[in-house]
Amino acid sequence: MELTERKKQILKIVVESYIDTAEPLGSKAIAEKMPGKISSATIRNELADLSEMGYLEQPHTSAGRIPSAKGYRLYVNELMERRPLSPEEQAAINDSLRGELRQTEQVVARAGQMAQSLVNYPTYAAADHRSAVTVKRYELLPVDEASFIAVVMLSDSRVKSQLMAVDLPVEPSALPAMSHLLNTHFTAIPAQEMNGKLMGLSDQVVPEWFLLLNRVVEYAGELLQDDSHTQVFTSGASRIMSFPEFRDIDKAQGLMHFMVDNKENLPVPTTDAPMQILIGPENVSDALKESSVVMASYDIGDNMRGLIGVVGPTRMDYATVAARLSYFAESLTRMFGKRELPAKEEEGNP
Amino acid sequence: MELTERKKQILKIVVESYIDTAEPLGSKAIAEKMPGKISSATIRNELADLSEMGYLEQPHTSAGRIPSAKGYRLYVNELMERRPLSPEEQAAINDSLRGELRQTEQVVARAGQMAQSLVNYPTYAAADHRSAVTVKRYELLPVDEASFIAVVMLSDSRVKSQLMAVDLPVEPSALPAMSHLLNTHFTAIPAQEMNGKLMGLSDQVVPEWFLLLNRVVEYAGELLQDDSHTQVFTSGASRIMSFPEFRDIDKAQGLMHFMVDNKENLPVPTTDAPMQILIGPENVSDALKESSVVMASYDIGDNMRGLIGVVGPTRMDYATVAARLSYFAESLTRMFGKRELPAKEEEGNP
DNA sequence: TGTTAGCACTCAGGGAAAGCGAGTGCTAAA
DNA sequence: TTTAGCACTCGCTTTCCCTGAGTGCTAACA
Repeated sequence: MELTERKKQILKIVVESYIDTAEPLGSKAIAEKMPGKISSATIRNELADLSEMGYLEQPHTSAGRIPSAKGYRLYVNELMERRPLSPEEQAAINDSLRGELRQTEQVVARAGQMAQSLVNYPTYAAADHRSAVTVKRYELLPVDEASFIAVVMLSDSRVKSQLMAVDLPVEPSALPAMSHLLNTHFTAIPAQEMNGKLMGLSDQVVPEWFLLLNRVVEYAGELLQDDSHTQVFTSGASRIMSFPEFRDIDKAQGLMHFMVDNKENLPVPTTDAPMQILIGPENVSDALKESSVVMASYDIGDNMRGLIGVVGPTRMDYATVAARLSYFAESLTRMFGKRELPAKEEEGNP
Repeated sequence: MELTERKKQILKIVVESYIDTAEPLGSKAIAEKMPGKISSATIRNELADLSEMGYLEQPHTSAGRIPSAKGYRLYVNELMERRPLSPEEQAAINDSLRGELRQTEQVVARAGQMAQSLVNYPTYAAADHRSAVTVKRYELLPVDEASFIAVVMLSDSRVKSQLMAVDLPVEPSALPAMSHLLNTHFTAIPAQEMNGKLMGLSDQVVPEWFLLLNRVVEYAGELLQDDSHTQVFTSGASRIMSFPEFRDIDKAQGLMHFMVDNKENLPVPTTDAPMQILIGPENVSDALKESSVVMASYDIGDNMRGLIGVVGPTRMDYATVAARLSYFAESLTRMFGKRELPAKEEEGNP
């Protein structure tokens, strides 16, 4: 069967009306919204075709039509108008970005919050490294006989440090030598190789040193495998309950549980595209089969990629969400991407 | 009116039954649960008295009785049996604690998760400093001409560091001198005084130094006022929806919103008591007026106090929650409290 | 061949009526 | 002070009916 222009137009009307009202739309109402004069009977014929082709479905026999997942997909791919943001909307986004975003670590969480107030759907935010992080340099600083500080500089310009207690006193002169040892053997290698290297050293250094080296290397290993930067933040999750499709408490609970207690499994982009949309059953997680997700990513520094996801019912306002989210992500990249240092915009301070 | 022993006994039965079933309890059912043979009519007289005194209320005329907030309060204060944990339960808690809790920063979040699986109610977790944190020591490490690392050691044994870019090259020899300057002037003082001190130095050092000092002091100030350690974590928030009192979507949404999007306003202890219970209307936040909160705190190191809160309907199982939570908090204190260093239990490693 | 009017049919949702049953308060006797 | 007896209350469930929106089909029309 042919998907004529008129059928597409009808589908678009149904999708947009349903997105707006969450009510099925009948032939008569559609006829009124159509340009030109067409009778509801004609529309009914078209509706029957669209249903048969799988773009529309009926909640029950005597109700109007609602879009199917396939219908939304066609809408998103072909029918949706990709209206660019108005200057006012752009300004609003830029304004919200100007502000106290200094620490790289906070960018991700704050970006999620901002996105949520921007699109008014629940959002989640995360980040990951584009390539593996390694240690760039070690530094051991003496504190007193009982402790020293291990400073570890990572390849992504983060610097981490921790106070270490020692069981038996180390003469301060030993620390630089140990730093040197660490810097020659334990930089620019993945965490997995560290233990092997360490074992190789075990008979070349005195046991007291080995113990301390072990501690530092262990700490570095933890940093490299640290997944706290893969932490997922959600914002406005409870808004999901204000959508009529989630008035049912069990449905709401299923999704809420997924969003707040199981954040780690929220979808991540599978392509390099700047934006990805998953509609209803396209989601792999069961909990999301009746929801849609819009994801966009942005750059943080030159080795991190931030992710923002928007969760909503399948009838989410794709056009608006996609427009705002992509502009927002671009702005974030402009602001935080490709820059060695996180906090550098304070050049001209007193 | 007198609150006789028998009245208390009846109240206890009503509270515990209601906690268990969420159903009002009638005079006949109570009579059966009472030791000795007492007719339901007698119970009815007692119930009328208890209602008049404000310990019980009726959802409607022809229903049984349920406890009022005042009734729960009496139950918690006097009637509840503070059964200590069985050895098995204790073992379960200790087992769950043994594990990958190394980084102080992760203790708080993990403790919340563990508590949630322990009590099976939603929980939240946070921490705060007992006394103000100050800087103990600064250290500036050269990296290259364009940058250096600022290491800041705090009075609570945390060590923080950040890479700093400089606009014009600094000769490496300057860094130790600047460290010295920082260590003499900017340690052991609150963040508020830092700016003043800095201004006092403005005409004693060359402008290039001043610029860098400013950067480091600013960074230190951020650390001291950093509120990321006041971050609140919630676990299992969506469980709230499985309680019949929150089957109503609007009630559920109100509470969920408070717990996941407004965590910062969840209650904190107002006393130094090891455990505090807020019942229904005793809560200040409107969102919690129909819920109860059990809070316990524990020590982290010698200057931090962790908090775990349990949220549930007013008919939450106070006895079990209180018993488990207090034991859990004690265990945490035993494990992480009063210790200079976070990760020290690996004494006898190879 | 596509469009339209007409018509019988379907079905979810809402409201009224009725019956059920758990539980109460009150009275009077033990 | 306790108990048995009894009339009464009231939320909940079920049943029934009605309404109205919307459909699919048929037959006539352009």
